[in-house]
Amino acid sequence: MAYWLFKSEPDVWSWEQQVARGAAGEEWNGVRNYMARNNMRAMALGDQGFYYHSRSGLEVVGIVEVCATSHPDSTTDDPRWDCVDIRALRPLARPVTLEAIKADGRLSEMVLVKNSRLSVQPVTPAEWQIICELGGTTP
DNA sequence: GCCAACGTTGGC
DNA sequence: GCCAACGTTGGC
Repeated sequence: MAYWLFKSEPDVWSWEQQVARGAAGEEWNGVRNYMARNNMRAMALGDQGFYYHSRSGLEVVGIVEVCATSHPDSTTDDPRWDCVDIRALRPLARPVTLEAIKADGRLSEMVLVKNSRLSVQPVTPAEWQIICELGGTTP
């Protein structure tokens, strides 16, 4: 199983809204970036991801699971853009802030730190472990 | 709200 | 295929 990180501005689509969709999940649509799309195409059913609030929030707030693999993005007719569906699994006991991530030397290679503009990004098993620890949840 | 960094577009 | 111009993202 692989690990990922999904970024969303809480003003646009928040963790609370994601939780409200329940087990059915929600299409992670609207991505118009090739790298982010390629990451979604590489996802398998059951892959897990962190849910990160960008712009306002700046913290990892929960854990999601891929519940549908890559398919055409329903918000466009452009065949270039695919997306997956994700559903909320559980919140972190303590949100892990960007500040805390930057302060932890073990996380200095995270894509979140190195390329803050990429909205769907891979997370290594080691990074997953550390952030779960910081967030007070079992991986 | 600002602006730096980045990705995308389009003229050449 | 290059690169300037433009639009968007996201931390501050």
